[in-house]
Amino acid sequence: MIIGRIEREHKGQREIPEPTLRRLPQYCHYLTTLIRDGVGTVSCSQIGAELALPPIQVRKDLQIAGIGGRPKVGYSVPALVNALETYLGWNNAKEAFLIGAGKLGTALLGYPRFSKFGLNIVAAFDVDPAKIGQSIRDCLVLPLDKLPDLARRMSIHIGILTVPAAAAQATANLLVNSGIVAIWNFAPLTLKVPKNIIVHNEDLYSSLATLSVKLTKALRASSSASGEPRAYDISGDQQAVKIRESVTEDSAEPLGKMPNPFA
Amino acid sequence: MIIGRIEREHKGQREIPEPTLRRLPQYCHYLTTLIRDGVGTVSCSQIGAELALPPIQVRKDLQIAGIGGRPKVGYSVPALVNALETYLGWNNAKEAFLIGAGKLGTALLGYPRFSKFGLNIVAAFDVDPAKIGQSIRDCLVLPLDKLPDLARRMSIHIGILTVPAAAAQATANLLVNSGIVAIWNFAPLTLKVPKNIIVHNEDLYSSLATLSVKLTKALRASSSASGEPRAYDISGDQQAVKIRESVTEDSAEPLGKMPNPFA
DNA sequence: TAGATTGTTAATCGATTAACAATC
DNA sequence: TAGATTGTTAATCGATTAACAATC
Repeated sequence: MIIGRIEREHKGQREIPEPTLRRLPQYCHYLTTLIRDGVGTVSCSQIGAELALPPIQVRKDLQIAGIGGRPKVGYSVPALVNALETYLGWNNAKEAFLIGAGKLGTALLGYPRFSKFGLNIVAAFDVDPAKIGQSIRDCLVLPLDKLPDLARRMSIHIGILTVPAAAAQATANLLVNSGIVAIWNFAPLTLKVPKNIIVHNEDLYSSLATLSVKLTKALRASSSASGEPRAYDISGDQQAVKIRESVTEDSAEPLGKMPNPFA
Repeated sequence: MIIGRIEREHKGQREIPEPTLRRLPQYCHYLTTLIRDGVGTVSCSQIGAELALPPIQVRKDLQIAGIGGRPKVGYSVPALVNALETYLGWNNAKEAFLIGAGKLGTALLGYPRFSKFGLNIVAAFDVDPAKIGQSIRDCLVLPLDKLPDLARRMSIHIGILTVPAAAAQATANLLVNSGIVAIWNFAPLTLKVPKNIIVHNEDLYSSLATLSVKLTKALRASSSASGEPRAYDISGDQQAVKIRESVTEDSAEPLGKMPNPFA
């Protein structure tokens, strides 16, 4: 374990724990709204209150990310946003290919703001002749067999994999052979890749399982508590507890067309 | 802390850690392929090899989920699948509403197999008149203001929130007021809800951040290792290490149209 | 039987939380 | 200054991993 630490420190870059990493974009999102409102400084407590996190955790996260504040004053909002965005690589978006221009692929292409979050999808690929040649959200769909050559010539390192599970492994192999270093995998399947390839799995079904079990437990708890088989009792006093503060802010804004899910 | 444990045990239901929970669907997926191939028993090592997990972790997970095997023999595949699917609630799908029939919402509706994974989306809602009345994948889009009444009459407890961030909080409030108990939130925003409401966040941007930082680190590591500024050296010997076994299995299957991402 | 595999208890590791000192 | 807030070190908690006994 001593060796482990030495090795890590030797790399020069501090290891950020993944949970911390996942919270950084949330901080960014909130801080951006503060900038819009002209707020100059924030404290950990404020951030924590907004994101439902303990203040100490916020402080620790920022510290781990190498960001400092000033006692009593707090953190400078612009400096904080800048440091976070730089750390997250949002200032210079990386280029990526998307493979599989189906439903999900199209949905992802429909988020033009991805480029604001460090990811620039420059081309899509598919094997379906009906899709090839089409443009989805300004992104041209190309035949898959053009990928290897293009990936190398354009030095693309990220592949977004939105193909059917049955095709996922074969496609991943192709990506790896084309010089792709990181795969954002949306197929519910463990890809087998060389160990220096980064695979990041986005498994909706694992996520759904979590939700489902939580819900089952909650329903069981509430029914056993009240004695009645299915009494959720939502309408009452719980509302008052916390909702009020938030309703005022956002009020009854309509849904709209959902071009992208960002404010 | 003693109180905590007593309380938990008193609930009758063992707490399953979330990481374990997230792995259960992966076990299911692999086990299903085994059933298809007529395999009767598996060991933890086999499962672990397939999913890139240490065998001890698999064993522990199954144990936590209350599933037993037999020394030397392993686990009965059908019994295992059955126990997992029951635990995950896949045998009796829960009904859900989807709110926000935009790109992402449509993509989710395009996964008819969701019902096999415990979730049955019975209606979609939107405020866009152009969408209302349309059917997306056999799912009717209804006006949002019909939701409260329908949710109560149909006893719907799950809401899938795929509206723009700006509308998310207001919509969440509406859901809570309609008796929804669990919200699957796809907006990159921390919803403020009463504390007995379950919110499950699906934040692609947090996920992307993880991928992005991992990639940056990997690129930096590989470039500093080789001395050259950007030398990824993918094509060489790494391939041989692990890919081979998997290529043979799936080979050059075409991508297809991606109706859903399951095998 | 011998050996493989599960079951179970203990050790390790990492993230969260707490306590308190430092500082503006 | 006094008090709020950050910085830092220690304690706790939970998940992973290891060790070994039980068993087929």
